[in-house]
Amino acid sequence: MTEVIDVFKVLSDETRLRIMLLLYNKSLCVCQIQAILEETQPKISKHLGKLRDLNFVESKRLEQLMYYEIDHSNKLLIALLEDVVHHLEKETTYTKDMHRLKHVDDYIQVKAF
Amino acid sequence: MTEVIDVFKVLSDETRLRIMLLLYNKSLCVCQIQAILEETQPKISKHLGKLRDLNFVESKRLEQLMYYEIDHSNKLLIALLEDVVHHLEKETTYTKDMHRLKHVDDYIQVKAF
DNA sequence: TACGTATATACCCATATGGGAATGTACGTA
DNA sequence: TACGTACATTCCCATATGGGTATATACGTA
Repeated sequence: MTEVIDVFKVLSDETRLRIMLLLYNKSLCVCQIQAILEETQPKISKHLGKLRDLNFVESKRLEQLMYYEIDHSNKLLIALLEDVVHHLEKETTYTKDMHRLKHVDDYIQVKAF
Repeated sequence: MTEVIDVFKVLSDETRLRIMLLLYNKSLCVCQIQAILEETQPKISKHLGKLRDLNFVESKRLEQLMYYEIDHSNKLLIALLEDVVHHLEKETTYTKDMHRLKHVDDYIQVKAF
C-alpha cells in the first residue's frame, strides 16, 4: 500500500509531475530540466533528490552533468504516467513542456546521455 | 494540470485511497465504510467531504443514511484506480478491505443504494 | 416533543511539505 | 592551484495536511 501511496504523493506535486513527464520521454540532466520548466536550480534538484530517494529515477554522472533517467521497470508508475499523458494531450503547460523538450538542444547544448 | 494534481492528491492519502477503492466497486453509506475500514466516523466523514468537494464522489441521502457514489464519468480517476487495483491484487490491506466489502451486510444491515 | 442513530463540522494541534536564499561540493579547464 | 559551471544541501519559514475530541445537525421513532 505504501508503495502506491508513495507514487501518488510523488505525482501530486506539479513540479515533480512535470519532471516525470519529461523523463518519461527522455533522460535529461538537471540544467536541461531547469531550462525546460523555467524553475530555480535548487527547486529542481530537491525534487530530483526526492525522486531518486524513492527509486523512481536513477542518476548517472557524465562529467559535470548529472543525468536522470526514469525507472522504466516500475509498472505502476509508468501506467499512471501513461494515463496522465492521455489526459493532458491538449493541456497548455504539458504541451509547452513537450515542445521545449523536443527543442531542448536549442535551449542548452550538452552531451547526450 | 490542476485537475490531474487534485486526483493524485486525493489518492495519496491511504484512508482516501481505501475509500475510493471501496466506492470503485460499490456505493456505500458512511457507516459501512467506517465498519469496513475500522476508522473513526469523523475521519471517514471528513475525507468523504473532501472527495465530494472535489466532485470525485456524489452523496445521496436515504433516510438517515448518506450514500456515497464514485463519479464514474471521471475517466482519469477511473483509469488510475484500475491501475491501482491491478497493482494491489495480493496486498493485504486491500484484499482484507475487499473481503469485508463482500460481506459488508454481515457487519451492518442497511438498505441498498 | 424527547431521544437515538447517522453524519457533518468546528476547533485544536502536531507534523509534513514546498520553496527561497545561501552555501557546499564535484568536476573540468586555464 | 584558481576559477567557472553544474549540482546538492542546509537553514528557515509559511502553509497545507491529517487526525482527535467535542459538538452540531438531520432524520426516524417512541
